[in-house]
Amino acid sequence: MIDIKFLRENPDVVRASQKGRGENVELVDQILAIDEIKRAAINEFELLRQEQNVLSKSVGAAKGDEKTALLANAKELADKVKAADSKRGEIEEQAKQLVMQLSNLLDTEAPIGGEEDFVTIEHIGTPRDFTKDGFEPKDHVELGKLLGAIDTERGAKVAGSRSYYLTGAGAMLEFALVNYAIQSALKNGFTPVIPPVLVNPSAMEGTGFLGQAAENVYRIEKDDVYLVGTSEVPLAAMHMDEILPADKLPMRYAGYSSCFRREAGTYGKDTRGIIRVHQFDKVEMFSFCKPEEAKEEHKRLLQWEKDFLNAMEIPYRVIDVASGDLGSSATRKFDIEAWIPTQGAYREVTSTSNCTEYQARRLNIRYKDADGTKAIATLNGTLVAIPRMIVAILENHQNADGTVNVPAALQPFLGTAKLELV
RNA sequence: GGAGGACUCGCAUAGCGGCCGAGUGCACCGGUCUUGAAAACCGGCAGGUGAAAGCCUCGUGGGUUCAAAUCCCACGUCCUCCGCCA
Repeated sequence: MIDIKFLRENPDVVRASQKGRGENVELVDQILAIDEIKRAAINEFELLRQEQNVLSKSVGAAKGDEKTALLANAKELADKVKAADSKRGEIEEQAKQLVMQLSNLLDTEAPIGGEEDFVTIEHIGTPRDFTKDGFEPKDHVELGKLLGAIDTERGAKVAGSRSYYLTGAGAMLEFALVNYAIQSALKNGFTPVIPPVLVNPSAMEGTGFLGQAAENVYRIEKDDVYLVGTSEVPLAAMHMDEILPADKLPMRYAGYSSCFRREAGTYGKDTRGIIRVHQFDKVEMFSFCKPEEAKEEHKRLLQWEKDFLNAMEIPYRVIDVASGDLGSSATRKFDIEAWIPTQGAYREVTSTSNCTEYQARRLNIRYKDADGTKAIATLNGTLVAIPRMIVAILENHQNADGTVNVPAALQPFLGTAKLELV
């Protein structure tokens, strides 16, 4: 949610931001218009209410005829107050609906444009030359079968398309990745969290996933709860309606949870394998910090993501995501894309967003220091999304016979240096 | 799923339909005293909005009333008991 005061004073900044995202610019003027009406309605209600409060007190003190006369007056006034109150309520609701539709302000450094207009910040590592190694790389589906690690056929049989089983080495790989991720998060000052994945509408709404992303969210209608697509949701909402002490900031959480995504509108995309699935596990970093420290914190989250990729010994690039491809809560977003040999392309494996005060304002999360109570900033970043990391590891570290070398960092957790054929 | 009980300012509690946005204790912050500390004493101590007056908030939402923390209804959360079950 954008600060309405900021919008009143800087409508052009908000307009420019909406335009950069390719979103509704007129919304800004609609909001300004209704804001005027809203303030007038509040004023009218408050004046009437004040009058009523005064009159009510005098009724209590009066007796006899005087009281009867005052009561008649008071009754009339009560009707007016009620009318003014409901009018105010309606307009406030309308105004809120409109403000909630605004996306976060763009960071001025974020590249402008659509999905294709990202800026590549750096390349780390060099894609392996399989010609030099003398064999054709197998894709992760084939490797998964040879290793007894991934079973997409039975996944489809039991749960439909985009479903899979991780078995044997595949399951062990998940445990190793999660353990390594949590261990590094602990080192970096994160509190490990296993959050609820079933959340109520206010948590979902507050984190901004019921806007443009709503069609990708699973909803359990009968109980009015949602399945989260990322533990960002329960981690952000964890401190909903709270005031955090300034000296505890930044507060960092590493959430491990299953993530559920409908993947509506992606028919035909990544249908093979486990690149794009309905359910997967992920370790997510989440940080609450002071707004003036958010940019630095964002860089730190990105660095921890890079550290992870480096430890997995996978070539990747970092991109600065363009304005039109940001989520509604993000002011800026960096993705890390890992090299996938059989696709000859870099594919997104992690993503980190700076949501500044946008999410916190929706969730009513603030912090308090000597100067008062202020909106806090929130940031999130993927430490590891299991299936995509498994794809990257299998494909990049495969041998000609289908076995896969385990990156050194994972060996202690996996208890082996090589995944063998079954 | 069934039966009861509770929900007030960080915690614990008080609260008659008007004198309650709300008393008390603990915790916390500042001060006096002290070499320092404890104790004692003095002061402060929920949030939002507003330039201010004021307005709003006693789980949430409705209702009754001139007036609701207080009465009524619904929902939510927590606790106890019964049933079922990892």
